[in-house]
Amino acid sequence: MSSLSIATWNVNSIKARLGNLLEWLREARPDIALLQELKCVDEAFPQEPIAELGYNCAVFGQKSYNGVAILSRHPLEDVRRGLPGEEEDEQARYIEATTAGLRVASIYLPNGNPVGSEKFAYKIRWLERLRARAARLLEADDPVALGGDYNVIPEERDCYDPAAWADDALFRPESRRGFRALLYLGYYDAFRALHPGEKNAYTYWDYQGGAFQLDRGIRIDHILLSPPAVDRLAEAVIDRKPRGRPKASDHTPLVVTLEAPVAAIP
DNA sequence: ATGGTAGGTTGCCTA
Repeated sequence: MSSLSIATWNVNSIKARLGNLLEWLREARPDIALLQELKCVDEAFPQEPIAELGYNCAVFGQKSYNGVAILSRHPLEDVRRGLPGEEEDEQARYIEATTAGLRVASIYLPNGNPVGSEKFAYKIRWLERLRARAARLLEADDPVALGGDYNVIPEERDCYDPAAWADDALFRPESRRGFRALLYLGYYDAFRALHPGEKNAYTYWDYQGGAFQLDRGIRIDHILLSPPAVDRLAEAVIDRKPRGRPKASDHTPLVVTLEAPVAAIP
């Protein structure tokens, strides 16, 4: 195993996006793909055409809303569905597995709009639950990659118009603080680690108002890496091609590449 | 102030 690529993509309905997804998997060939917003139950997940491309699948589905999956060319082990910390939470927004020597999670963080609502409170609680889980994962031996739609714009330069987003749940100080708390644990924003000065590096453009053509986007899809994983970080690329195609998701994939682990000193 | 787009639903909810 020379290198390992990990992608995250909010597909906004796997049924509506199956053609686009298969096309992209064939051309980009990521080793691991973390998907969000499946909007389908486990039984309806299109396992067969994805397996034909060489992927194992771990799915945590839900009718109509949410739904996350992990695809991997390597075996998937110790699959865990749901984020601990709130027993009554029935939303399918988190799945975790061990594959290719990594602990990976596919994350669909709550949107949280409108600010001040129960939805916003749920988002902030969810961020705190994720912080607790992310801290636990640092205690294990395997390197960790937490990828997904975080629904958080980390900084002003991650947004085409910060003023327009000032009162949105994706850009509120509480949301950004929750995201930074993950970094303060010791995780690294893989894209930002390799592209510290880059602007207009967006992963989402609204369907409305020709936002993609005007490049009015935001960066809300992230892959966070633990220190042993970021040690191996070689590349982080936002692939805009899928966003420009017919029947596109409103998000586009982010792909990071890790080099092979450095051999231990004998 | 409003409505613009997309997806899942079947009268709206979510983004």
